[in-house]
Amino acid sequence: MTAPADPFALLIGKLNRLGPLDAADETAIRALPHRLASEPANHHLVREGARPTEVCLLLDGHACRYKTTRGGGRQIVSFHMPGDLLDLQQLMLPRADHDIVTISPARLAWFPASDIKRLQQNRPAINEALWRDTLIDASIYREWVLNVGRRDAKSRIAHMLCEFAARRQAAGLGGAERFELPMTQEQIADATGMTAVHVNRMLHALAAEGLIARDRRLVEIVDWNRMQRAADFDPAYLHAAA
Amino acid sequence: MTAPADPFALLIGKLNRLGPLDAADETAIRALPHRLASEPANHHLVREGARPTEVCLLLDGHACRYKTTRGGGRQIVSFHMPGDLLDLQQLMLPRADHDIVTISPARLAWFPASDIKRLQQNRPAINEALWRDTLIDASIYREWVLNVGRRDAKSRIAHMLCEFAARRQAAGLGGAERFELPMTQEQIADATGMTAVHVNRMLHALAAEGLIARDRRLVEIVDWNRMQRAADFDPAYLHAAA
DNA sequence: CGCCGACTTGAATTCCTTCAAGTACGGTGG
DNA sequence: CCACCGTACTTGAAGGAATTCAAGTCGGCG
Repeated sequence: MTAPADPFALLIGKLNRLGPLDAADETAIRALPHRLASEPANHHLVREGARPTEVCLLLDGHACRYKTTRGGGRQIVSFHMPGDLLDLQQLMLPRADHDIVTISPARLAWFPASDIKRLQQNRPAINEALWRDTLIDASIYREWVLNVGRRDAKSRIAHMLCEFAARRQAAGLGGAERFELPMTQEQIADATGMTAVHVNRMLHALAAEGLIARDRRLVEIVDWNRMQRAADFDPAYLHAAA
Repeated sequence: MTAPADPFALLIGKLNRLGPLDAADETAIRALPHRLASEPANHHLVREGARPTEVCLLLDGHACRYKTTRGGGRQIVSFHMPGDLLDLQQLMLPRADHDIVTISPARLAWFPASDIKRLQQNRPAINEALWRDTLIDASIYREWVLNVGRRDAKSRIAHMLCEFAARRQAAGLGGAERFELPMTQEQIADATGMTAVHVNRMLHALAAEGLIARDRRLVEIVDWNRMQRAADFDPAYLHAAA
């Protein structure tokens, strides 16, 4: 993953995939003030209860959102990859209801929320693209509720892997057959509502069945058809973007 | 629950709670074409894969969204009550990725998606209120991922009850201490990722601990403080609306 | 009155967790 | 370059929470 030279190109590319922008839209985006930042892994970008005034575009690296129970349980509710807009939600909701943290070293661009909001009001095509992005996020949350609520451990993991592969590919970050996972097995466990021990066993089971091949965090999906079936994965919920 | 006389008053009240509308906004809403409908329980309002061209406002009764696994498992991903806008998402996403069904007899108002979309473009305050509504829905989905992924059976049910009570109250539909559940224990099971049998046992356990009192589907929350603690319920994620 | 869906209860089973050791690897400092 | 250290990963065995299977009971409605 080489670092993209231009945050605007990444953002425009992303939004264009969600809905066509015209030249004036692109000009307006390129005029956005912003600041760049590099952060190590496990660095918090947003804290629950905070009142952030900036919106974050992930340029490089990976991040996740998570919530915690009072008992200390941790649930990751989404993973994010380069090109993802993090917390569009703080445009409209004053307080963050969850944490966002990097899971690998990351480069970021921060935009003032007020400027994005101005674009929403003045540029209908941008408003529409941002709407789509938010609605797709919501669709992914629904699929995660299903995943965690109604699939068994092996399918859950398989589904998570399929989703990661499909989104990666849709975002133009590489192929879906072979990729490096940025997250630990513990983080996979927190995302799928299981324990790290059982994640480990299920990864081995998927490999033993010939669905995937693993070398450290490198994953190869050996047989997409069988894998999709085992995962109960139907990419329709990603709405051909993400 | 007496039926509201005016769908517009319900919609305007709802949006006003999300963000202040001015007189022109209200006039624009009252000019929306629409059709009223009454449906029995277990009537599908939206089918997965469909391309609906209307947006539905629930006037009276209850509904839920659900997704299914290929193996036949069913996961309810949200419950809806009078005043809720169902599937704002089809304004922007062509195909429904889940089903929506009534769980009790319901009265509905259907608005053409194109007219709502026009309001989004021309009336910034309405756009903002709809954004908030959608973002709150997304926040609720995240909480459900946490609920299903990381809480034990008793807490899950307790949390579901607390959320239902809090949303009911926020929507001005009555108190939070005592209410009638519209859903069967089977539906509670489908929402919390458990079996109906175990839902039954956990409801009895909650009653035995003096947290709730039940008479058929009538629920009284006997001790909100203890119940909130047992449920690990913090209403912040509802963002003071819903 | 009788039927059907919703609810209730018990017993056996299973999937996943918990607990407990260990191993492999990448990074750091000597 | 190698010893050391911490984190991530791996594996086994025991325990537990929730499911499954199997019978009921209750209550509303035709």
